Amino acid sequence: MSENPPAPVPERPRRGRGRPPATDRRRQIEDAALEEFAEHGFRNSSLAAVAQRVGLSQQGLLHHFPNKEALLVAVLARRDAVDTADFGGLRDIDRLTGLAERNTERPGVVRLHALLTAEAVTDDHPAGPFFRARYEELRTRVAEAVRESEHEEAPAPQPTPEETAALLVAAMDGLQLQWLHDPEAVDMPALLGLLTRVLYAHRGGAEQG
Amino acid sequence: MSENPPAPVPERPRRGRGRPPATDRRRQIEDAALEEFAEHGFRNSSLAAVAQRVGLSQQGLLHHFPNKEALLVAVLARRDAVDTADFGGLRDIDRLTGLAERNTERPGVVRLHALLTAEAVTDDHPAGPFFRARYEELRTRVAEAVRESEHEEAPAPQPTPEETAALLVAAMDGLQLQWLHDPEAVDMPALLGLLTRVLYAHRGGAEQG
DNA sequence: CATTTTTCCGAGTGCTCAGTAGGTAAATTG
DNA sequence: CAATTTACCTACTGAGCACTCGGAAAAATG
Repeated sequence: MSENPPAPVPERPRRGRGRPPATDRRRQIEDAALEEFAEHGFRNSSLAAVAQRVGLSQQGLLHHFPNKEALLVAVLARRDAVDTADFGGLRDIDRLTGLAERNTERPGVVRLHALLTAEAVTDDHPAGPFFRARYEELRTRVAEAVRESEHEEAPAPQPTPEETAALLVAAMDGLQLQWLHDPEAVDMPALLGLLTRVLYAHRGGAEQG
Repeated sequence: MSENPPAPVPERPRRGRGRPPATDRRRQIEDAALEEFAEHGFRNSSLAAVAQRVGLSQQGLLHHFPNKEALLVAVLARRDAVDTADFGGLRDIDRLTGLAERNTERPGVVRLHALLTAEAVTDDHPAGPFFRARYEELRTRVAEAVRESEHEEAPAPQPTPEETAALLVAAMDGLQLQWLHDPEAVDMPALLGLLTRVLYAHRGGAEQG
């Protein structure tokens, strides 16, 4: 079911003598592309704009990536790797709140995520499978984390781990949208923490705020 | 603070004798535009594509709307009017669940909302102010609804109406994204209903399912 | 220095797009 | 029927886009 995104290019080896490939450039370009895509979306970003950010011509950029789609895939793959690392073991469900907190400081990544998630819903978008798989995996992992943290008390009509996971993930994305539109209006980490506690901790009335 | 979107064209009056303006066409075009924008987003939709849906040439369409942006504003204004009506008095907070249920049957509108909400985050997007105002109003109204439904019992560490509102709205949008990516994966109305109950009804253990 | 490989660019192609200009046909009124 | 106003189209402009082609400079090896 869950088709993973392709590996992020397995370090192409030196082939003969000539000039060595500049691996830095690829990363520079990916970083620039992330910023650009985050600001204008994928379809509405131009290769030329990305190229300009790294002091390249559009054609110079196309030397490193065969086409625009390949660039997007590379960006997503790298972003996913970083986020997975950020996510860590996720033994504790409260890590989600920590992630929200960190995201507060990098609107670019948040924007990229929000924009592409929505954009990728349309037909035949190159990032479509990526995000479908990502959501599936996220729900699964969060559900697992919930299950592991579940040893607490659970006396009342309790949502299942799967339901909890779907709702937490949803709240995360939804809060990001509100926050992007008006950073002052919502406190992402606080709200997510609150939701986490309320959702699966019908504890008898302790631990508030 | 809350700047409302401009009124949806105040029914331009007959001016002299000539041919009467075809108000039907405007609505036809708006409907077509909604579908088109919902599928491809605003910036990535073409006027020609919208025009084709109603059997017009691109220029024929531009006779009715001075430019693309005006068309978007018209679509949003109409959509907002309809949604506000749907939303009704919202005396009961459970109406939100009902709205989620209805949305299940009109992916087009959901797509438009999700796509434009994200797209409008970018700089100088014509729909930016619209969505910022909309979120603000939504949070306020939902918070009010929560407050009115609050008479129940509330013994435990309870989220405030404002927090509840922000989280409900967030979950709604986040669930929509997940649902758009994989309709089988999440049950929007069920999850939203569950969240509603959990969020402000730490009732002693009654009323489940 | 000759060779090879990588890096990058100038020029160009073919496409799509929003918006303009100018004109014709249709519907309504007097 | 004449005047008027709307509806709509053909033709066009100018811009931006992804992507190709062919070549030149740079950096390494021998």
